[in-house]
Amino acid sequence: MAGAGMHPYHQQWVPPPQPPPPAAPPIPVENPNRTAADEVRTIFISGLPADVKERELHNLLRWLPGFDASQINFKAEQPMGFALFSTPQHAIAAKNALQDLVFDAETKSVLHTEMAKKNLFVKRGVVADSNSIDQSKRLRTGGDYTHAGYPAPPFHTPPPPPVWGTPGYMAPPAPYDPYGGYPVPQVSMPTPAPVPAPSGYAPVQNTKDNPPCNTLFIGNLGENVNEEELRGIFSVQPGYKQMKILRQERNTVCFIEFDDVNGATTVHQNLQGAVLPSSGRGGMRIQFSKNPFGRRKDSVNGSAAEHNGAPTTYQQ
DNA sequence: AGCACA
Repeated sequence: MAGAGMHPYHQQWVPPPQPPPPAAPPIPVENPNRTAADEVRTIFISGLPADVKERELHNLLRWLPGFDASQINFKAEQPMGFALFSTPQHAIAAKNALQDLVFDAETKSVLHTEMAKKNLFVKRGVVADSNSIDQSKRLRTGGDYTHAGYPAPPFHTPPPPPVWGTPGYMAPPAPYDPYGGYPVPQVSMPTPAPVPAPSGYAPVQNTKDNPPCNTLFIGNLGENVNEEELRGIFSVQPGYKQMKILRQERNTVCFIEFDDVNGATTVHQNLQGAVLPSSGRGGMRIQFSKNPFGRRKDSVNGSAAEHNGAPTTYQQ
C-alpha cells in the first residue's frame, strides 16, 4: 500500500471507483485485434430466492473486481440473474467466486453460476439518472457510483462478499489488493485507498458454534497477525465496539464486541473464512464467543450478584 | 481447536 497512511481505517467505507459506464469505456482486452463484442463477459446466476431484489444481487456483486452491471429476469419460474463484467476474465473469476455461494441461509438458496450465452445488454442512462429512467423498463443496477456530491455512501456493508465455496482456494500472496477477493488478470486497478479487506476467502470447517451473542471469537489466525490488521478489518464493520487480542501458546485469538447481536451476526457471516494477508493457514474461523465482552466465565470472582435473581439485564 | 477482559 503506497504511503497513503493518512486514511484512518475507521472511516466510512467508500465504494470502489468503478469504470464510468456512460462514457462507454473501452474494454481493456489484451488482444486488441478482437473487438470484444463477441467475448462473453456476463455470468448467469441461478439459485436466487424467489423474493430476491435486484438491489440485493447488485450489492453482492458490486464488490467484485470488474463488475459492471447486473440484472434479474423475473419472468421465469425462478429469478435468473445476470452480471456483466469488464472482461471475460473478471466474469470467470466472479463466476468461480460465486459458485455455490450461500446467498441466503434461511431460504437455503445456493447460487449456481455459469457463463452466460451472451452479454447482458446495459441500457445507457438508466442508472441513477431520474430524468432518463424509462419506467417501462426494469431498472438495471449498474456499477455507476459517480453520483457527484454524494454525501455518504448508503452502504456500510463490508467490502467483501460473504463466504464463497471454493474449496481449497487460497488467496495468493499477491500485492495487497483491497478490492480483489480473488486473483484477476491485470486490469487497471489503481489501489486507491487502504481499505481493509481480506485478501480472499477460504472455506472454514466451523465445528461447533455457540449461541449468538454480541461478541465474536476469532480463531485460526496466523502466528503473525498484528492488531492493526485485525482492527483494520473489524473496526469498520457496522456496530463494531471494541476488540481484544489474546495471544496464546501457538494460537492467537481475538474477541470482537459489537453493539448488538445483529452486528456480530452479520460479520460472523460476511467475514467467515476471510484470509488475512498475514495468515499462513487459511481463513479465520469466526464463532460467537462463549461469553460476551466484559463478562467473565461465571462464578469465580466476587461479582456473584447475578445468581440470586438480581436483574442483571444485559441485552444482546 | 485455542474463549480474554470487569
